[in-house]
Amino acid sequence: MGSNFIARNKTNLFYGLLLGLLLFLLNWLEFRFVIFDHSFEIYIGAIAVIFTLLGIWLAMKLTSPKVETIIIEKILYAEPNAAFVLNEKELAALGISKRELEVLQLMAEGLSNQEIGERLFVSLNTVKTHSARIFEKMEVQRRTQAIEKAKRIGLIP
Amino acid sequence: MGSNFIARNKTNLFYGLLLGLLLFLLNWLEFRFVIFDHSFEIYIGAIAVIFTLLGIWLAMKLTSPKVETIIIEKILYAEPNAAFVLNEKELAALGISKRELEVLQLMAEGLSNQEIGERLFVSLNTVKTHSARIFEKMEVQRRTQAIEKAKRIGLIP
DNA sequence: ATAAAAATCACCCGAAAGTATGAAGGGGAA
DNA sequence: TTCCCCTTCATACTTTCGGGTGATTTTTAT
Repeated sequence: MGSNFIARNKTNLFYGLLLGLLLFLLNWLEFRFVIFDHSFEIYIGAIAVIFTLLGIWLAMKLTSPKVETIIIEKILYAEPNAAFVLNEKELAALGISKRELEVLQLMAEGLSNQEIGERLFVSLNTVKTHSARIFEKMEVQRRTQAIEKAKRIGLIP
Repeated sequence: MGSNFIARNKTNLFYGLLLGLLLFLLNWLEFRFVIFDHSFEIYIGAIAVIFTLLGIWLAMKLTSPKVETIIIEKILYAEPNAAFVLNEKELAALGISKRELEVLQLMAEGLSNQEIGERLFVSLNTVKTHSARIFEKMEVQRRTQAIEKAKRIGLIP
């Protein structure tokens, strides 16, 4: 029960003790002042220092922390609601399969063959086969060319 | 010249004046104390109050504010069939140079580094250096990612 | 004028991409 | 059923890319 009381009023007790200590210190300084009465200025100086520190401490403890908020606007660019429609005519003309189109889309998103394989749960070799067929059918040499052409003819957004 | 000096040392002068005022106040209080010598405690109390306030004021002035950064994501929708306008803000923000932008554009057209070099009349090594810097600045790993991001943020059509 | 940034080129190494070839199972069309 | 295409996977080999480092020259900015 006693320890409970102490625990619950820990902060108050702390402040109380601190205040007590301060008063004691003042008393002691006054005593010194009385004994050696040629140190009035030192006494005043001590008071000044102590209460300055007290003020600083009070301000630190009691004021709500100063918060400076910096707001940074990060601009996200997004495609407008111009709904993409797949050019199925071209898709059929080139003879590109569903799976190949999937690979092509992921390619355009910047994924590596390895990442595409992980995304589609197939092996790297399979992705390579798909991409090879894509390049063949689209008559291009590189994935970047495939992406460029696919966007141009409306195979991907 | 005089006003210039004042302007430049405004803060210092302010603090100096404040200190002077404080000393005057103390002197005045001491004077009162001498006249009515029964108010020693009042004098000490005044000192205490003044320096406590000084401490509080100091703490208020000198504590560095906690900086809180809030990033607000602002989504910008580009006009559907609007003519392409280079996003110079992003270009400057990423620190991409003219030459690097050229390389980026040719990349997006599907050219290999070798072909880009031939197009720009520079060596393959130079193109590699440019592309490496591009990837660094755009924080991407591959040319396909660079192309995707460049299109998204409006660096290329 | 002098420092900073951009552009140029080179070399090396490892990773990723691309080419070639073969193979096997599933599904639809003739 | 047979044939063809799709999908899957593998191995082997070549080319291209990307990372790292360093250096020289030109342009730009202070």
